Formats: sequence, structure tokens, C-alpha cells
Amino acid sequence: MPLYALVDCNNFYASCERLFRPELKRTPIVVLSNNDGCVISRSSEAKALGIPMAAPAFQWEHAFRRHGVAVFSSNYALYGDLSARVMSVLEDMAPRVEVYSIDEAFLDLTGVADAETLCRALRERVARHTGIPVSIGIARTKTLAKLAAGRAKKRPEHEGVFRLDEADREGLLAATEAGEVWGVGHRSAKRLAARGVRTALDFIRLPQQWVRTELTVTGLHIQLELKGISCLDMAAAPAPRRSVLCSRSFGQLIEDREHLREAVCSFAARAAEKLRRAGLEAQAVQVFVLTPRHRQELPQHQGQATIGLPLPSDFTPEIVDAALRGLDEAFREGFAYLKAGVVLLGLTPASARQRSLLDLPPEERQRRRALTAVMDAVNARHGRGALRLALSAAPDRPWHMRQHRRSPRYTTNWDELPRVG
DNA sequence: TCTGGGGTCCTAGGACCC
DNA sequence: TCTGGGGTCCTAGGACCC
Repeated sequence: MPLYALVDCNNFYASCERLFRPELKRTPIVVLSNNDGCVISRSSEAKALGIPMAAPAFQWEHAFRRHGVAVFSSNYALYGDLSARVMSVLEDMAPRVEVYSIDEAFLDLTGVADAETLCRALRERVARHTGIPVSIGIARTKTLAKLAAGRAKKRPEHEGVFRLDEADREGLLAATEAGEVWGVGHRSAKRLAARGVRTALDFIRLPQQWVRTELTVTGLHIQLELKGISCLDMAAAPAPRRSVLCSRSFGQLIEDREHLREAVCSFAARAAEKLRRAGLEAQAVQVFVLTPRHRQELPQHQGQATIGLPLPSDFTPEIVDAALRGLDEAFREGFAYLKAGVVLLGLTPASARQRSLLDLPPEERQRRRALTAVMDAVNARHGRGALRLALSAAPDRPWHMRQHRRSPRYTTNWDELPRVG
């Protein structure tokens, strides 16, 4: 009989910020998305104030001030580093760990004699070594473990760990709205409501055939998982990446083609950097541009173009060049754009590269490797964008995102180490 | 609502093949 | 042709996740 646990960091980004500002122990904290657009993490005090997830920051500025909320721009260098520390504690103590997201991991506890005791010990150790509070749910399927973790977090009497036994399963499902279940999003919840389904218990009582046709196999798997039949295995190894994306909303709307070219150039360069760091090469470069959908009074355009590369490549100038050609196809004159992005597709490991007659001569490949290695090394040491292509050079462009309240990169940047005393 | 950025998977439909 | 059955590959769009 399989047994899974889900470890979920509580209010992760807000908890990370609090770690370095202990004086904020009881202060409500919110963390904003890129562009300082909306709220993406809230401490429990902020939740208690009624600030909802994804609340647009501008609407809540007044409430932030009135209640003395500490507001942070998101600081992914910090969160990524703390996440790695949490995961390494889990990997030290648990037999099999699947890192599911920056703040969650599944554990395979099949065959573990006292799973609950192990999880309590894990929770203690993570708190001691990283300062991050976690909630842990234990159950026979991943989907049930998610629900159990939610219960562990909500009910203080469980002290952070809840094991869902078969006897309690239907009770928990009856107390759970269908839309709260992992994998049931906005759309599916609406369909289910139209069929009279309110709770997760109603959902598992639907005929399988209806679920299969209306919600696809994905929905069917969720239904079986809620019944205690495991359909979602542990991922043995992290799945190979299928795409690399770099996109941004702009600080202001952009009509000018040249500004858009600068932005796309820098996104493409950044995407190529990520590609090399992952040891991959891309076979195609996709570019998209979007006008703001929420501004219906403006003319709307969603442009997209995909450019194939003659050979898999991780070479920045080649990727930038393809991206700019894609932009020429996707761009239409006379629109005010909010957002653009570059997606790299058809990823293959750089090491497995097929040599072909069309391949570059060895000395040219060597030259390219040397050039990108220097760029990556300089950027790693002096900060992203220290060395970049001429087209994207100007640091203070109108398309740069707003990020006024970022905390220091305490753990990843020497200049921003916390000061003691 | 002045709504972020980075991903994955599924399905339908078209092109093409034997 | 009022066109069979079976297959692959590709793309666009939808849905969902954190």
C-alpha cells in the first residue's frame, strides 16, 4: 500500500522575509509579484486582515499603511536559496523526496513503520536548521496528502502534521469544496457546480464516465486519487525540461518597435543564459507580444511567431537573432503592448548533441563556448546584466519592471549580507 | 481589477503516410 | 468520391499548478 506525505512551507515568501527581520515577528507581511502588481504571499496576520491572495497592490495601499503592513517586492534569489536548504534537510531524513515546487515536496513513505513520528521529526529539524515553518500531510495518495497538509496547517491542534486515515477520508472530503482540490481549477469547478457538485465527496460520487468526458483523464485521475487509489507516482527524477521562458510585463505600455526590440533582445539573452545553465540547447525560438487584456478600450493584439534554428543552439547571438526575426512577424504597428516574452523549445541536452555534416567547425564552436562562458561568469560575479549585448544595453529603459521594495539578497550577494550589531 | 512569471499536460484538428 | 482503417507528427488553445 503506497503512502505519501506532502511537506508545505507555510506562507513561504513571507516567512523568508521575516527570517531576516525578526522584529516583524507579529507584523503582517505581504510579498508582491514582479512589477509590484499583486499580492502573492501573506503572513497569517495579513490573511487575518482580509487581504486576499492575488489582491492588486494599488487597491490595498491604504490598508497596508493603516495596518502597518510590511510590504516586500519578490526576491527570488533569497527564496530559491532558502528553498534549497529546506529540501536538503528533507533529503537527509526521508527515503525518497520529490521536489514539487519552490515551497513543496512529496515524500514516498511507503513501508515506513511510523510515518507520523518521522514527519514530526522532519518538521522540527527544518525549523531548527532553516527557521521555516512547514505543514505536513500524510495519506495514501498525493492528492489526499495535499488535502491532509491543508488540514495540518489550518488546525493548530495537529501541531503541523496530520495523517489522514481511511476512517476520516470521507469526512474530510465532505468538508472540502470541490474547487479546493488539487487539480480542480476555476473552469472545472464551474462545470461541477452546474452538475450540482459542491464538495469533494459529491465529486467522488459522480459516474466515472461523466468525469472522463467532461474533465478528461486528468479529472478522472483526481477522482480516483480522492477515493484512495493512487494514480500519480513519485517522479523518479526531475522531468527533463521542455521549455525555457523569459517574459515580463513592462513598467508602462510600449508602442515603439525599437523599445520592444530592446526588451525582446534582453529576454532572449536571459533565456539563453538559463538554457546554458541547465546544459540544454534549443531547436526553436518563440516570441510573443500582448496588449493588456484588461484594458478593453484599447485595440487588442496577441502576436506570436516561432522561428526554427538550423541546429540546436545555446549561443546567445543566434538565439537573439531568431527572437528578433520572430518579433518582426509577431509585431503590429499601432498597438500599445503590455508584455512580451521569449520561449525556447525543442530542448535537447547539449552533451548529447548530434554531430552532422552541417555542424559548425570545432574552432568556431570553441570560440562560441569561450565567449558565452565569459559572459556568464561576469554576470554571475557582478550581477545579472553587467555584460550584455549592445541592443539591450541601456539599463534604464521604459520597459523595465517596477521593483521598488525588494529586500536585500541576504544569502546570495556578498554586498547584501545582513549586518550584525 | 490598474491582475506576475514560469512551467506542465491534454485535446482537437490538419498534414501526411501506407 | 457521399473516400477505410490506422498511424505519426505538429500546432494551437485550454486548463491547471505554484
